[in-house]
Amino acid sequence: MATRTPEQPRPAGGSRVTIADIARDLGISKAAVSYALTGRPGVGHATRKRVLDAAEEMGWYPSSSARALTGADAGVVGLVLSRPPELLTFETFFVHLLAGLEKALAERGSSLLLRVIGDHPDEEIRTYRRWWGERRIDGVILLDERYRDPRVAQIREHRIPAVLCGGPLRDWTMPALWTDHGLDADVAVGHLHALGHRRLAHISGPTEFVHERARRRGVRRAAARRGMHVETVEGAYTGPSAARFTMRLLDRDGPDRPTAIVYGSDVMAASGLVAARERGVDVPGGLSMLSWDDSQLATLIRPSMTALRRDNLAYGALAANTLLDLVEGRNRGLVQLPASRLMARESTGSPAG
Amino acid sequence: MATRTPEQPRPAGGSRVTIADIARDLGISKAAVSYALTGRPGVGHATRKRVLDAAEEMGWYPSSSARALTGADAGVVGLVLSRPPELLTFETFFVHLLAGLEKALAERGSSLLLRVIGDHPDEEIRTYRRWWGERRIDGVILLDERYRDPRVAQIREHRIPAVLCGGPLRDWTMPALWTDHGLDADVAVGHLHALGHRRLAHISGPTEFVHERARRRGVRRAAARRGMHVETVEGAYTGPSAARFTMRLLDRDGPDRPTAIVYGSDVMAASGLVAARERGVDVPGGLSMLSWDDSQLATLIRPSMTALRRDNLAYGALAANTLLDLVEGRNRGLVQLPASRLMARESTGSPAG
DNA sequence: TCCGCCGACTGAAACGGATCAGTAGACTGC
DNA sequence: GCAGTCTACTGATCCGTTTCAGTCGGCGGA
Repeated sequence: MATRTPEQPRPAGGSRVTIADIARDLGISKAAVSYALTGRPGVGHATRKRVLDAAEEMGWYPSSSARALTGADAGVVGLVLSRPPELLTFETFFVHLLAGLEKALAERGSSLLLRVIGDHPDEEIRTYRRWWGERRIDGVILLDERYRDPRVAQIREHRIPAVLCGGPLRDWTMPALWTDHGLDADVAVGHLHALGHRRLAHISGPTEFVHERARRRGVRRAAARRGMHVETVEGAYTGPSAARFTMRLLDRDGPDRPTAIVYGSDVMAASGLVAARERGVDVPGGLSMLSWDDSQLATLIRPSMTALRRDNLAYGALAANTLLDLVEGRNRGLVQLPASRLMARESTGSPAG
Repeated sequence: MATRTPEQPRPAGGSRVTIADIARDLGISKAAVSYALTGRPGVGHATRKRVLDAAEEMGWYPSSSARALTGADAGVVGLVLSRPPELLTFETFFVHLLAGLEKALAERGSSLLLRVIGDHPDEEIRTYRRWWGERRIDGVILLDERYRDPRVAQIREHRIPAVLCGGPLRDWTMPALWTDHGLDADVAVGHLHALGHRRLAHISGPTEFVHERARRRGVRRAAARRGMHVETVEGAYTGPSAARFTMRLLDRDGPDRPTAIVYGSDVMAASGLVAARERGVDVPGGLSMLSWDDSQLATLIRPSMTALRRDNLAYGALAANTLLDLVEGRNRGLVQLPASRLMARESTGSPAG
């Protein structure tokens, strides 16, 4: 806009210093300044130092827009959280994931562009398309793979670099992070079997999520291997849903009634616990409980909740690094996450009968 | 890179359609296309429609870099969460805030650039400076104002548009969101007074946060107005810290022992509850408890926790709108948040004595 | 009939940085 | 003493969009 007096080292209107300013001050060309600043050969030692010092002193920052325009990466990764906000709240999973993601991104010089929307896959894809079209992002992270997930085909069609949390995919066009839920299920069911349980119930999250399907299958197989009886119920990720199913199971008598319940999340398990207490059922004396997600909540309730603990910080970091590798041209393919660890607490014990 | 055959409407390598492509296809100038696409006068009705249709069909998106380069806003707001990740996890406050923030931003066409770092104000300011210098963001949101907060002066010096969550500031250079903690304190203390309590303790969060100072002052004044005795302890936002202070208070005998404790957060209160149970103290019979933050946790523990509830979704939305207004040139000054609502639950009752 | 004006459009410059094709000058080798 | 090479730099062009300064044709007014 207005011409600035050269005497003023720091322009008043915020840092609007460009390489042209530095070039003028030092009496050299813009190209030389660019070479010096990007660490490329083409300038002498002394000049490079002068440029670097001047840039530092004048408070120069590279304009991300200008750089992106010449073909550089955006240095930004996109993430859309498409679960209703009230669900996000409870699940510490997301915050952990976000923190891990961000830490890994920061270490490699990228940032996170975030959008929180309700449960609306269409809107999620449209957001990714727009961000990608506008050259805002280098790639995206697809959370919570669903059964016949429409996002996968769309992301592939638009050739947006992505990592899928949920996989594995049949083809290897897209790196995927996956957990061996069968293994986790075996640990959980094994723990209950060792305590003497023979009849158990599994109140899972919605089966539209592939990881919930895998967990259900895992629990059924682990139980079958041990000759246990298991009943699987599809719940929502909410307290009331879990409480309702818990009540229903506890209303039964005799051998139809499970002696242990496995819940899909910590909030579900905590709500189940409250429901059991209202029915006058002692935990773990009359019923054992196990949660598939560990969190602070599990340690703050009484009895404290036995839970399968996953390192979600590490999960996030792995997702970020897998995506950045892909952006740089290295497709890691199928990345397996470490198995969960069972945190045995007060909510599991030997059945009374 | 390689020249593309003009027969192919959608280029294979992702959407790389530019206004030049549209101009060539339609046999008009780039300028005309730009006028049509931005809704500015300068093209006729028929031409505008042809351009719009072509853009739609060819999958054109405006390059955010190119737009930003010509002086447009970045359409992005920056947020740095500078609390250790393990604290972020517990406090549902952040997730709620994020969701509210994002919803309001999306409605006005902006996105959120997020960074999660440990408790390091220097790093936070450096991140903001860099983002601003790189023209990545239009403004920032400063969370959790601290006593003598170094961020305020720095943000002001660099002329980065910002809204301060904590305020009010002495001068009005920066819009600020603030809560009348005195009012909230009065509601909480009034509730306990009405139940018959006369000796209470307040285990607050760290006093480096201005809102904690305001709350402590508020509790002391509200208690003094009613002739109650109050003791204020500075805790950390962690369970163990709250548990330790609770134990210490319960170790006392007779009139030195408070009959009610107000906690700085839901996790602190839940931990205090566990500590009380370990000491064999009945809640609310032997001790009443009240948490300054409401969350799912408060309803999942037994006894359920009486809490002050703030609408953090609305808080986030207000912060976002205040910032976007500022970016557009309207400084809202001091924005007051609605008072908290007391959610009376099982953890408060009349004292035994 | 001619002037002035308006609408519809064009050409070119600008934004900030990267990069390509040069070009002086110093140095090397013979 | 001169070609050849290397270093250290310069000038120009490009990226995709906005915007400024025109240009051109048509139309109304006097």
